[in-house]
Amino acid sequence: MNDAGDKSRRSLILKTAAMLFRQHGYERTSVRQIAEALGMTSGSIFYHFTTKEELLVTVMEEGVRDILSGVQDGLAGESRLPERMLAMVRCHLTALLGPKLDAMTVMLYEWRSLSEPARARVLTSRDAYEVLWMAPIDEAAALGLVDADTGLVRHTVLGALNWTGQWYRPDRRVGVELLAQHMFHLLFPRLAERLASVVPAGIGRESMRTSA
Amino acid sequence: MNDAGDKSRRSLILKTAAMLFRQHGYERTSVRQIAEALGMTSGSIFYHFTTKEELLVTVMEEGVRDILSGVQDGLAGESRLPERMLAMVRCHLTALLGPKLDAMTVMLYEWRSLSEPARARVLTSRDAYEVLWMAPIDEAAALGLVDADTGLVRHTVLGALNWTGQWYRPDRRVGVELLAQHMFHLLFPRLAERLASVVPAGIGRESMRTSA
DNA sequence: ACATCGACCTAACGCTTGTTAGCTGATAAA
DNA sequence: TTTATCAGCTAACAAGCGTTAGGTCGATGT
Repeated sequence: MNDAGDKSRRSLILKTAAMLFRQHGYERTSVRQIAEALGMTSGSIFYHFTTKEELLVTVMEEGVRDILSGVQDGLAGESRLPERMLAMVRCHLTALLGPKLDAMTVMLYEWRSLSEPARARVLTSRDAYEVLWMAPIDEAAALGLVDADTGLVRHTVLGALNWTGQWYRPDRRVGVELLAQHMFHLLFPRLAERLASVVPAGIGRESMRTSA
Repeated sequence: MNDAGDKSRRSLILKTAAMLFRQHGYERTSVRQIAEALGMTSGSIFYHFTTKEELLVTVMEEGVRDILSGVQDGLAGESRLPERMLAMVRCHLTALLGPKLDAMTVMLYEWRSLSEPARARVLTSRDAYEVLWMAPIDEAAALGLVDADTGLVRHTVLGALNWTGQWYRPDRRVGVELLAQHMFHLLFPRLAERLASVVPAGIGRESMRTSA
């Protein structure tokens, strides 16, 4: 029963660590701070994790696992190419900006703090995720609906999506759902034209404001 | 004569620090490591800088200054909107991926290590830079050449551009110049159509490969 | 010749860090 | 009731950190 959703002490530690790692960075967060935030003392952490780095690695691998399964699920639900790509954008943003925001952000920006072997493991998982994007992008390129340099397209799209973590604040009225539709139109204009569902036609004109 | 381009000891320290900060992160880089890389001992650093944080702040402000003046210069040279936007993309990438790559990357990813007052200063400068992008984007939006949510457009474009620092390796045959043209076409397709100079027409088809 | 100054070194300071050994209760099984 | 396991605590460890006080030494100016 040691799954992801349990409220066990171990997963509570992970959640707290992820939050603090994102807020202050891995190095600036001491084991004592994590323990204090949980009402423990530093030594107790090491009953659950043998090393501070193991804490970081676990947070990251959880993050990769979540975004990978999330996008895979969203991808499975759709068959037509435009809808499938939109689903990927939506699921990516949902995983990144949703309740796992901490773990995701840590995975994206703290990998330099990993030792060489751990870094190789995590980056390999990350690469495996990025490969998920190649199939639909290649497909779209073959139809002439995106630029033919599919590697550059992937980097550009993921760059724009990942950057949202740096500016998006969820307290806005703009939900992740709407943001996903909007960015999909920005990044894949030619694909968006062929969406089956008719979009209210005002999108991209006066439908939302994301910043002041 | 204490300008940017001198080979003074002080600027040498800055260059080395920027490099190490980017490679290993600010916290993981000790003053002793920086000194050792320069053939000094740790104490000597503090003859030139009163604090380790001052080192970080100086690196970052140099980074902001460079990209701001670089893009301003490129912006001044062009009068038509499509050319102006292309120049901004090119100058942004040149500053980010060129010889100042270290300082730029540190500025983008290490600001959480700053104390509150220093962080406010640096982020204010960064905001001032991003405002530079608003005028041309607003202009393009008024002409219907980009999406009307200009804030989202700016975030998306800068996100994609800034992400290049995470994957672009300059040892490739693909120069920054070509990369800039290519990303401009990806991010501003409707603007790219109205470039005055006729592009070889093969762009985006079989002209380049950025990754394996 | 002498004083000054910039650039650097040596050696240490106080502090924080990750980590460990060994202890204490609570719970549950035998 | 004894025993084992879990979960956490206390107290300390060695190492590394940023930083500083005070010294050295060659170049420069007078």
